[in-house]
Amino acid sequence: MAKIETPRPVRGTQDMLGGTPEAFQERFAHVIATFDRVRRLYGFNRVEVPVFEATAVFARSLGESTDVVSKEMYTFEDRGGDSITLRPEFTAGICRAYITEGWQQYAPLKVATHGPLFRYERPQKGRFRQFHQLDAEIIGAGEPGADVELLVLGDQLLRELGIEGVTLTLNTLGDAQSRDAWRAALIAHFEAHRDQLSEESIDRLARNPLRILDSKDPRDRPVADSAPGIDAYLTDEARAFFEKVTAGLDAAGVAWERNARLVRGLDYYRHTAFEFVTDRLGAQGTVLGGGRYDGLIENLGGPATPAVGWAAGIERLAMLVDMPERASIDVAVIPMGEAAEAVAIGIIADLRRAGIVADMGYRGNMKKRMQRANAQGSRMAIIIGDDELAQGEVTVRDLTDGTQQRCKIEALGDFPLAGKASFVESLLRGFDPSKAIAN
RNA sequence: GCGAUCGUAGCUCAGUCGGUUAGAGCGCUGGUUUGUGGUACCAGAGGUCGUGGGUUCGGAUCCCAUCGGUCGCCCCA
Repeated sequence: MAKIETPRPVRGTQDMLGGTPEAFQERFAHVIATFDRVRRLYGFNRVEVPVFEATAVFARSLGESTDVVSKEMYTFEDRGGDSITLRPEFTAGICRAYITEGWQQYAPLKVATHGPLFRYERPQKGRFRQFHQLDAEIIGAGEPGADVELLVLGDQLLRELGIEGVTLTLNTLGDAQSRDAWRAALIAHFEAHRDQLSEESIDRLARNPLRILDSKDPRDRPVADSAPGIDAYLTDEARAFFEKVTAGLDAAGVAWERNARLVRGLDYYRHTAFEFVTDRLGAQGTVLGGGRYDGLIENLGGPATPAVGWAAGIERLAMLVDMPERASIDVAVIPMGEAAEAVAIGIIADLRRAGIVADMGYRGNMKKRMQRANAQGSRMAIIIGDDELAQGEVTVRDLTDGTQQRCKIEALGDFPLAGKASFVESLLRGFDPSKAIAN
């Protein structure tokens, strides 16, 4: 008989198990929990949007032409023949919902979400094909105050996660007029120094000239660094907008650095562009990034609507947060024999109902069960054997120092372990022995 | 799409100028201790050396191909 071959996990996906020494799942969960708590402080409501959308949602928002749309999305035909795409980002889907669900009535809308995203890319450090992001958006607010609020939110999130060594880099792309003028000047500059550019950047010049500015190729750096900055091309309005954003950050006490080379490829980006970056993640330094996308909702067929938002990679943040404490249990219940097990089921049910973290093995002799209790980090063991049972008692053992004592089952709720009354009291407060005995 | 690098036990890895039965630590199972863990000691199970082909008397080791992991380039919504 042929050996059954186990299907391999799909490239770029990951499995996370809680309770392991790496505690990656715990760190992942901690990032989400922190985000959920902090976003509430800023009045962002949770929004749920589908994991897949009509392909047009992303194709229009990203611009049909790009590599991103043609090569890097998970697109398939469903049984009805419709082209469907697994979401590669949150923003487009949220904007689609804003239009189709009539959420204009709630504008300005402050929403947050998190969940899986899918991109068909080559996996590497901090890049997966199914990955997860946190996302925060403000739709229907054209004021710089929205940009500031979002940035302060991002800053507080990173602080509360305890992530060190991240800097906020900030730039403005100006309004449409500023942006077009700057872009033209950049193209002129790069054309003039075409012979000094790398082959890749010569290609970029035709495709996406702004990207030459953040090229990693050392051959490009001199030309990129001497390229004109946007400041000379900013309209008065655009300059005033950026000044209000930076003034707001200063007022909120958020540190930032100007990065005049920070750009966005797509045309609908306006004004603020930002990235919180670190050098601790290899080639993927951006931990949280976003900007203002005033043109996007129109691209999707909606009314002209200003909006700004950011997204942050949960895996990347999880790699940077400190190891959380491993979950441990308070009490291990250890019955010896069937009669004891029946009583133990009652006791452990009441412990758990009282909010005490308790566990009981399905099998094993006493030694096995004690070993397991220890491996789980249990602070206490409640041992129920024939001797105890005969007298309506249990043995309560403190696993931190090995002391133990007998106790009537009825008295378990206020069992006084010598020298540790308060500990035991808090542990077993609320325990109802009458229910345990009833069982 | 391109490049580099690595695939040996459940995990982390040693072993390669080609040479008998492929090793360690951790984990797992059992025992020292038929009702007492965390330390210690003893024993045991577990491996088509990623896969396929080639060179050779002989391949975990050398060559080719292929699949997979990792890291980087491209791209980055």
